[in-house]
Amino acid sequence: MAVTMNDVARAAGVSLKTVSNVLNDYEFIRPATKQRVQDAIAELGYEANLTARSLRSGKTRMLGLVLSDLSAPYYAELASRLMKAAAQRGYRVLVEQSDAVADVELNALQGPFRQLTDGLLFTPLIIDAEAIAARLGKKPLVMLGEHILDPRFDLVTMKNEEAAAALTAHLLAAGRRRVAVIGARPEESTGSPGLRLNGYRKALEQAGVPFDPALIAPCEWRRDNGAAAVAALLDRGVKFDAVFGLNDVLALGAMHELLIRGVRVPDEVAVAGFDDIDEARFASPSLTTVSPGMEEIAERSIALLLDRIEGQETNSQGVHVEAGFQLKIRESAP
Amino acid sequence: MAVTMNDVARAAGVSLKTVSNVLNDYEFIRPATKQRVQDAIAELGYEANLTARSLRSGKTRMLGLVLSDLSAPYYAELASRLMKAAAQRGYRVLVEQSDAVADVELNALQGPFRQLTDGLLFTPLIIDAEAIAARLGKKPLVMLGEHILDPRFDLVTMKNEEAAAALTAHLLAAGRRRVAVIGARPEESTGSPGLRLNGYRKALEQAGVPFDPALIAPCEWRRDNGAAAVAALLDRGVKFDAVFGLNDVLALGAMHELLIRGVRVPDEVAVAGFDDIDEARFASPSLTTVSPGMEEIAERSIALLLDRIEGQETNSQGVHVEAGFQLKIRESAP
DNA sequence: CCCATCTTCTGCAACGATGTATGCCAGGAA
DNA sequence: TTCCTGGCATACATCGTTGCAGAAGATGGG
Repeated sequence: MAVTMNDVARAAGVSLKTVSNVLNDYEFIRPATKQRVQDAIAELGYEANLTARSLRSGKTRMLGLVLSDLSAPYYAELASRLMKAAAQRGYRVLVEQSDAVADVELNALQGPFRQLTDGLLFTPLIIDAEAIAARLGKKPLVMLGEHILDPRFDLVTMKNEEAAAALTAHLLAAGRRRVAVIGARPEESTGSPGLRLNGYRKALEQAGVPFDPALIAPCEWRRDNGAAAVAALLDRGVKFDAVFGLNDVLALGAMHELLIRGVRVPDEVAVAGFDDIDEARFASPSLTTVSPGMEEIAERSIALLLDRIEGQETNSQGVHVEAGFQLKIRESAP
Repeated sequence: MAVTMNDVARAAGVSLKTVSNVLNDYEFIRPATKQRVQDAIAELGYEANLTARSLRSGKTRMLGLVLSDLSAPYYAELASRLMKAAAQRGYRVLVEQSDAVADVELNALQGPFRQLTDGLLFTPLIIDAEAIAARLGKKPLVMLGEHILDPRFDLVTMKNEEAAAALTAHLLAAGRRRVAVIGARPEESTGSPGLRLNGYRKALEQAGVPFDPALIAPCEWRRDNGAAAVAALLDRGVKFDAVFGLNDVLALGAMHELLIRGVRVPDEVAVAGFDDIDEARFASPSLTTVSPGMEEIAERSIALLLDRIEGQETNSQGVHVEAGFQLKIRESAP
């Protein structure tokens, strides 16, 4: 049996409640008493029972993080940073992988997962704003990413459109005229794919380069899809002098396929991505991409969520945070 | 306020305990009673309070996973798989990043983290078997990786030595004679670095190739270290015709540095890694490496841990599981 | 010197579930 | 009829903590 507050109280010769008061930094305790309690705690090796504390207080000091797949490098890096930011403020992060399955996303909002956490960092990929609003409990929820743009929700995001435009502009400035886009979802205008595609189109327009739908390759955001999409373009005989992978793994998959087929990067085809995962710097050739301020996203989303949880932030409208971005010009698209 | 078992009991016209009995599949309940309770549960939208259940039962249905850094691709993929395997059996995984800091590893063994979980999957990097044994509570602990090989502990591992030997043999069979090793920790003979280096040495011996300490480059297991280590070798004028990165990110970092400097891979220098992370297949050139059976490691470590937790496995000695491996011969070292 | 206020500490109830012990009823055995 | 057994439901205590209310002693102003 573990040591309880009762044991400590007995050892220190005070009431159980006084022990509780010492632990919770209650103001009015004589230094001598406090010392005796602390000595007893140290001597017995007492550790507070978090489960009991949670039951009583209704707080778990855990944050939920819902994302599609932790093994995707961008999410892995984000999760790692979020966990560190949370740990600094005394919280833990419990991760749930949705695999982009609607049911899992829905259950994360109201099921046991929600119960275990004081607040949620949510990256919805499938379900829409109404589904979320309908299941919105009393616990704070901060959205990550840009599938949902709704004034009701708190949101921490990146400058997708601007960044994609800047990256595309860079490709065009280098003389590229036919920039293929890998990973688009043309039917959606929101979400990272939609916004990044918008940025791309705006940059084209700005430069007076016509938009060619043949250059747009829709696919899921995985490495092998990036490779397959480029293969399909080549096989179809589509001509292009640059590839914009809507995220880094797509771009890297695409680059791999190009190199396999003897297409020189960047001489014949430039390649650019989005996310600046660690791998991008060390790819061969190294990958030109957008660094979306992940550090800032992690810090600010934790800060916002904790402000909500601890009642600092009371704006009933959603707070929207946009992190800054940086172009990382590397060998694949100088 | 959330719906409690009491509310359900009232609605169904039974006692609170009967509701509990229905939820826990108690044998002797009249079908009619059971039905009434279930209807009430459905109607009120009752959900069991996991915190209360944990307090009463002493179980959390969470597993702890301690690793150094979730953003490392190997760990990210492993964590993802472990979480899926756990989810299938009704458990969640709570991750703790140790950053290879001794205090964090120690606290994971006995602090609040331990309390929150029913069992631990532990990848110790710093602390030794005695430190672990001294802090071993009653809750099950399964070690992952091979820093610790101790008959007292359960352990799920990969065939480091054999696999490294097989990989090295492959390089030698292709005619390579000076194989540099990146990421060794020559002072340690246990742990992944030590075992993999052993395998390397055995393969050399087997082939009658002399061991040259000048080819051994110690460093931390990060991409940039792999690049730096190769840079240092080249700058020192050390001659080599192959590089064995003790894990994939090291090999990829090394390969990047080689290519930057105009060294052709694999023509001049072959490169091989260890782990077979997703990225290895799509690197350019694609990376020859060892697939250490991560799927199997994930499945079996969860199975073993849950057997311990649920009392199926009662062997008081540690159970040791070794997953199989597969050589993945790709372009970087055909 | 008395009452009000402040400081310090205490006891009780409650958070929401489960384990143990037990009660009650029906049916079969004695 | 009486006793026993098995099926079914219940009451109470309990897990370890914190909120609330209040008691007892110290302090201070008039």
